[in-house]
Amino acid sequence: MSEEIGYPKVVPLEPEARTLADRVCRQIVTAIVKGEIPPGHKISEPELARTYGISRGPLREAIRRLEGWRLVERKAHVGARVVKLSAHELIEIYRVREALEGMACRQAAKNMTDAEIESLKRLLDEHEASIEQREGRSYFQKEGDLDFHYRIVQGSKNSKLLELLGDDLYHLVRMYRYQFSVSSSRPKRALKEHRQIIDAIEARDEELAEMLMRRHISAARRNIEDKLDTVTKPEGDKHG
Amino acid sequence: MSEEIGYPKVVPLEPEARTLADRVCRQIVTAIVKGEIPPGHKISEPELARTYGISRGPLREAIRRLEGWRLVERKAHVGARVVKLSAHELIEIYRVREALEGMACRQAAKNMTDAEIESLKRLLDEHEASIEQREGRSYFQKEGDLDFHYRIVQGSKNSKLLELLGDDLYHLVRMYRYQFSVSSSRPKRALKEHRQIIDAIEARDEELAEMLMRRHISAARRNIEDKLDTVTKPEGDKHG
DNA sequence: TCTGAAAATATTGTCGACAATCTTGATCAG
DNA sequence: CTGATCAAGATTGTCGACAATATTTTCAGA
Repeated sequence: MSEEIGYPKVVPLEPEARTLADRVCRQIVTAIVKGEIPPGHKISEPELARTYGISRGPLREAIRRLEGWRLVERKAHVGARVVKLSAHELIEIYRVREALEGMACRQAAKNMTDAEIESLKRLLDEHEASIEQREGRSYFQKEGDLDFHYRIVQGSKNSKLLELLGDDLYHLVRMYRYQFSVSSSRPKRALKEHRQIIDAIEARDEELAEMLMRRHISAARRNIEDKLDTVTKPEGDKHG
Repeated sequence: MSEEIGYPKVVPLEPEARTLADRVCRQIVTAIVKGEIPPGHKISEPELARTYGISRGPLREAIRRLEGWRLVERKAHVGARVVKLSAHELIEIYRVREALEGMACRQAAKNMTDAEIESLKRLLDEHEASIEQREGRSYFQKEGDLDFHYRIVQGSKNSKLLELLGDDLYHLVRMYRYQFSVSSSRPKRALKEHRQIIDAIEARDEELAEMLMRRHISAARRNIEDKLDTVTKPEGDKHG
């Protein structure tokens, strides 16, 4: 049994998987996030049932939950498809992240324990070492970045924030990252911003912590917008 | 193949209800929100199947989707229960609303059409008439308030915001309102704040619009906190 | 009477089969 | 040859039955 442990797992939100539907649900999420089931792809119930060796009943329940998490879209009597990537929606997600994680950072500045802060600072040290070592092109940086953000959300001690970001948004974000291969453009700058954020949290400065996080995510959004503009034609309104 | 149109389509709610599971899902949501199925109540599959006259298959799928929307919690081999009311979580929800609707208001100030703004101003006129007429104790105020907020979110033209607030949070907020009977305490003040918000949107002042909405929801949160402090003392149930 | 374990019961989890609907491909009129 | 109509195939939706697990009841022993 190859139990994969050791790397930062960002999905501790699933207590158990004692039932077939739960287990398969997790497998499908992983497959979608990693792109093994590409965006827009039809989800064939008989095919997936054969693949995972289960009946269609639990499979359909898993799909229904994924529908609730907005990873798949379903049409009656037609079938379910993996959500399609759209540059516009990716930007929308980053606007939501800016709002949600800004609030998370504000509450983290208030509710994070000193031990959590210290641990997070050590994580950033690891990130720095990883960046120096691999010249900033590390695969680890992708998951590492999300790990930092996830810990902030955990530190907010706000369970609703954790549910919304952990279940709904981060899956999509990771999927988009696998798709577009973004976010590893300026790891050093991101690391510096991360340090500023944790400093503000350590100083218990709620206002500053929220502002820095919002700036950080807003910068990431603009970075993506620029990258997308080079590929996508600016047919939209460019008036100002 | 790619018939994707790029303009922001903001109509993800109410797709269809052509299937039993979809129809029953909506019925259960309404029942939960209205309190017909009280919070913490066990959801018995055989009982509900008999009630709605369907098999357990579609019912289970509906429950799985409700689980994705966080209206019910499920434990393996034990069953599903309607989410339990907790004062702490209600406050958490309002913190999330502050962040999310603040961002929605910011984007509404940018993306709302003049027609939408005009329509919303007329809605506030109706609210004012309703308040004057019924001395501020109107039942309509409850849904009317949420209607205002929902239109702002629609005006943001951000489909992700609409999904998160519409599917996940507003159901819970309405449920809590039916439970605690809150939010009708200061309708005149709320109306005044609503007018300030729509004025900021009309002036296309994004910063101000976000700030006013955050203040508005933050005030509502503090109002609830005060009310809960006067009531909160029963630490768990006691039976004879 | 109280405690603990084991049987009885009820509920959830899973499966295969059938019905309703959509999609595809073939046939035929223009 | 093009287009529409209709039949064949495939997929989704629904159902009832059986298996696995949790909860409740019962009963024996201290």
